[in-house]
Amino acid sequence: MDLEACCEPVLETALTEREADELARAFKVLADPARLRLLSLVANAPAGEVCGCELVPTLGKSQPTVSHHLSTLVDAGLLTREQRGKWAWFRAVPERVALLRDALAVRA
Amino acid sequence: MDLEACCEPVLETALTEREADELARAFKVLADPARLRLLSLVANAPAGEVCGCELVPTLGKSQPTVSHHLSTLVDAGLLTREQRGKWAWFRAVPERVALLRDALAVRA
DNA sequence: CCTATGTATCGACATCGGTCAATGTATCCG
DNA sequence: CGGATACATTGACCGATGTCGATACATAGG
Repeated sequence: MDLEACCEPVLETALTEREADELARAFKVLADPARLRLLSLVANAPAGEVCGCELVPTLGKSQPTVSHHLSTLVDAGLLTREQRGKWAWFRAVPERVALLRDALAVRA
Repeated sequence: MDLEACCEPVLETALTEREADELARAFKVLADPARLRLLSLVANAPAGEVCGCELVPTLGKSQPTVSHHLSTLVDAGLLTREQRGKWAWFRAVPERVALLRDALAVRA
């Protein structure tokens, strides 16, 4: 996973087809309530990290569903996963969120 | 359409279910390459507005498809549509984009 | 009027994606 | 070892959605 911006800001330059595809894929990850809540829960954890075992009951979805969404977030670079024993610990990657934010920059 | 923020920033407070639903719906609109290109094309038009008749050939999709995506963007408050004669003219609403951008604010 | 043009709507289709039950895998503990 | 726990994977279901052809509507121009 690299942390380079994929595209120029939407409001400052016309997107190429390739840039639009890439950006759309990134926003698709954010376009689900369950994933937004997971990202938000992890990002706001006091300890900076959250055990997956805590997220399943909090989200109120089945364990496979939560696992699936967490994998999607990790694949998108928005979360990191660290396996410690039988627990998986997740941390947010705010720099990654900032990249998407920058794509929505408003012309000065 | 109101221009109030729907939710606290994802990285600064845990989202409620309702906030997550609303934010997800907003990001869904951006999670499509065709819509991202349309938004980008309109936002970067030198005249500040674009005739729909110009967008159909540029996007390379059928006229119903382009019309459908433009309606989605207008409904989401990201574009405005003004009918003048038989042409529809579109303008970007950067404040609306800025709201979504703010939801991705990174903790200071 | 009549035709041409720009746009919206409708109907149908195919694909994508969120969800869960069942199952597999790995780790910890007694 | 054997049971329990945390997590991933698989397979299936189903609703959502992007797409287009056909069609309807409105406007402009002869």
